[in-house]
Amino acid sequence: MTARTSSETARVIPEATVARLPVYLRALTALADAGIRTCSSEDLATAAGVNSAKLRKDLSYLGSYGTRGVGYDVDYLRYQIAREIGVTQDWPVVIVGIGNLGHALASYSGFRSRGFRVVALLDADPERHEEVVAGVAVRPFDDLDAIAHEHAVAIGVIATPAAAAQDVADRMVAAGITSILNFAPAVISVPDGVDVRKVDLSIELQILAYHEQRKAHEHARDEVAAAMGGEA
Amino acid sequence: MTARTSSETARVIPEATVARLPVYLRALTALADAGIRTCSSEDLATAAGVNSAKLRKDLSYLGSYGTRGVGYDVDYLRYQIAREIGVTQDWPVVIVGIGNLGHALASYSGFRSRGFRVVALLDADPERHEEVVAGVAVRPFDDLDAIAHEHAVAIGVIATPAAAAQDVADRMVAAGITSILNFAPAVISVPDGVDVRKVDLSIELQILAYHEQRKAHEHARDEVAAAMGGEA
DNA sequence: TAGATTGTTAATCGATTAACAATC
DNA sequence: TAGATTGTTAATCGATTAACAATC
Repeated sequence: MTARTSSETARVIPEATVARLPVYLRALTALADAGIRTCSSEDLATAAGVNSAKLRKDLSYLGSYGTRGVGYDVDYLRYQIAREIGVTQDWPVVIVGIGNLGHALASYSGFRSRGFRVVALLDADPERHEEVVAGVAVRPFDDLDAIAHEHAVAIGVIATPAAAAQDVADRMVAAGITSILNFAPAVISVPDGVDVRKVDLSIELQILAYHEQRKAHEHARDEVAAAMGGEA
Repeated sequence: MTARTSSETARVIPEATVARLPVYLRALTALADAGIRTCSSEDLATAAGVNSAKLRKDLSYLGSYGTRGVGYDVDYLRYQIAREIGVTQDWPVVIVGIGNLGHALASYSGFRSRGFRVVALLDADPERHEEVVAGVAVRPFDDLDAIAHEHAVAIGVIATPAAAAQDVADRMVAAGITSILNFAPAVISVPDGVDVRKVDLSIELQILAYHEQRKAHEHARDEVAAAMGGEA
């Protein structure tokens, strides 16, 4: 009961760092695939698209896995990061909503190699229960509870329309799922202890549009200024 | 030339706020669809999944669009946010890479209603040039430059395999595209002035896996502590 | 030993939050 | 006027960055 407080001495990794660990992992895999055995923080930072100070600071939360004057052993660091993230084991995942996006997610081959295994595809529409996507049969949404328990599923992916998202989330939580990746364009609410991450295509595009508009405005101002400069 | 510096007096909206504006926009649309004409910051914050202090702080960067003691007019605020983001106009978008994910993106209906118009689908594979997805024909990747100029495309979406991403990005930049949404699991580098946002499925799942693993560890500690408590 | 590079410190920057004065 | 709610202030928190001592 009070155990959580007493044992909270374990290092806490900042959320911003956690979000970058998978990026480092991917960069290390790319380096390893290129036959590179050792790299400096500068090399790895470049491959990951961050600056080296940030990279070293991030890695320092995990431990001390480099050698001063030398750098990092690519395979060793890769293993340490994979272990820290928790992808040295495979995580069973269910995908709910097998429309266009659900299809694409189910077919995504990057899953297996990165620590995840799609154990079931679920859809509420009986018309889809004939289908097999990437070797996995589409099953009725009502099977969620049985499947989640059978495979000890902790992570669920929502790829349904927005209107269904909250109900799907509720059912996932009831089935014992405690991490949800939500692709539906809707805010879902879940109890404490359940993590939700959201991926939203049109929000990403809108953020780009905002910056694009600002660039256009700056450009217009520059041209006005240039014209006025020409007159002066 | 120096115009950019001299006219930089315009309010600057923090990046974290920019990223939330589309969320508020969506929440306001949901409220409007539900027939709600006026809302308080508390109402809107709940709908958007943030706390009301953050919402009010965010809105304060745009201006003063509420009425003290009353709240916000849903339609008016929605328009102001849409104008700020730049989605009162339609942005032409091209999607490159029409595999499973590209198909799903091309078919995504949320585009049109949220300020974007897919003007072209491009793929390097000639086998795909027969296809029509969601009413848009798939064309050769080499047409990018012509299409980008013809439609004044500013935003490009990369949905190719990782190996092709950097080349596609280079060609997009050469064609005058200055905002890129990258779905390929690769870091791409672009010149200054070009914005890139990245969406990465397996990175999102890995972040969830990390937290899931921590929950499992805490749980294990709790059980040990409970057992020890029972013995004491 | 000299050169290279890590891991850490400390300063800076940006984001969040609670509280409340302003005001409808 | 009394009640409600915004917009803003100021304190707090977390993330980034540069610099460098430690050390291979």
